Amino acid sequence: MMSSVSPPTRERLLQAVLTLLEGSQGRGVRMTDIARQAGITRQALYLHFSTRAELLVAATHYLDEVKGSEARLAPSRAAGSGAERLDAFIEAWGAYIPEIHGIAKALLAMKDTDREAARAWDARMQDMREGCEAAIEALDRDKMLSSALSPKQAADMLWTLLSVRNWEQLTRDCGWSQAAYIETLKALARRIFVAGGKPDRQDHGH
Amino acid sequence: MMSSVSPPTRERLLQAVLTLLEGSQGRGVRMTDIARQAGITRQALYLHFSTRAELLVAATHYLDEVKGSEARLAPSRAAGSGAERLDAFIEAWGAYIPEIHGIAKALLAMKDTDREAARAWDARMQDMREGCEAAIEALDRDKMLSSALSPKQAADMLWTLLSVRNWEQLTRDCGWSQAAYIETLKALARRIFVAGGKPDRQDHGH
DNA sequence: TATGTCAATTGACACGGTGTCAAGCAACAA
DNA sequence: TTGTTGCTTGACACCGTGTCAATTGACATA
Repeated sequence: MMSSVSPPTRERLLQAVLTLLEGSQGRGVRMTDIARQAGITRQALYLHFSTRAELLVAATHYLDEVKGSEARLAPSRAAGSGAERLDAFIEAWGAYIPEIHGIAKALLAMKDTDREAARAWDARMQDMREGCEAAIEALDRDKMLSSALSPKQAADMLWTLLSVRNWEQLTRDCGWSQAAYIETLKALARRIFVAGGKPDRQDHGH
Repeated sequence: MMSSVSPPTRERLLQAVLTLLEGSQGRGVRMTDIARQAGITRQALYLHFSTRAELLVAATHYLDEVKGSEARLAPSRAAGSGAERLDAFIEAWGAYIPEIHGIAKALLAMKDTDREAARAWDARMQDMREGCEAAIEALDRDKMLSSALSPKQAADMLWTLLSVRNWEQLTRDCGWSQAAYIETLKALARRIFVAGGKPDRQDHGH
């Protein structure tokens, strides 16, 4: 019954997906390509995953396992003040995006046609949203959340601001470096969400 | 030679695209569907547009013509101060998004596979970017651009902030009303881009 | 009335990509 | 020897896009 415990091949397939997706940012990676990359036949691939969507979803989970998505966002929970927490979260998530970008794009592309892919993606985004909510909540507890925004609005906004698409646009279309992305977004988030937050610092040089 | 002057059928096809895309937000609208909606055969459709991408691109131009995309963004150029201009631009663009959303999604979905579609979309986004740049520039001229951001950074950020994807996320996934979207983004943009801009107004209630 | 042209029709087919199925084969275990 | 497991080969169905050839009906023109 297809060996519920996982032998090499399944792993090799998952790896293949990740490798190919990394290279061709989610674009035009066919079942044939994946199978060949893993050293088996396209048909044999269906012995392990009955659907492209299923494979992609599994690859997503696999990647989480390997890269430890949970562990990544943890440091932000440890931070002291709400503002520090916000910073830490943006830093962690911002560093994570490039690693999941390939598969994220692939999943995103299937979202409109495949229910399972949509569910997998939405679940992921829900996780990430919880991080946003937690950061905003911490800020709110500190009475440091900008009074211009309700916690819900703020969470929505932060969540949107940190979307993969936005990272893609800033980083690809606008040519921002990864470091610039993180720094600018941290500064921006402070300005937006932290009460009275650095309205316009002119500290160095009068 | 396909009659360079446009008889009814071509228009009907364009209309059909818009209608169908409106209904099914860019999802699964096939050539067959479009042809049927216009009352002709799928094959006959190829007498007018030789490619799905071409049809979609033409539909985009057609929509511009009908809804006057140029005229929409014009008022923002007339505004007095840079801040007012920013407001006007967000309002105009924000009101425009829902109208182009269907076709935007369809184009966006093809972007990765079709060069023409990508070009059409990028051109559109370039137009919109010019609006962003103009608004930021006006702000800069007024010496009201936040010193935390360079004009280029600011334009990149505004452009990203106002993306169709973000509108979609806030409006669909977060459940914001169209009015809330516009109001919140206007406030946000002021806070982000306008120097010293409304850091945290506590006006109503002590 | 005959001729031509134009828009559309019907029906068939190619291609690429996903998913399915049947038969066979090599390796290993009992 | 028999069976099982994991894979192979080869064929095929389905779907959506794009192509082609032959035909038809309407309209204009000579």
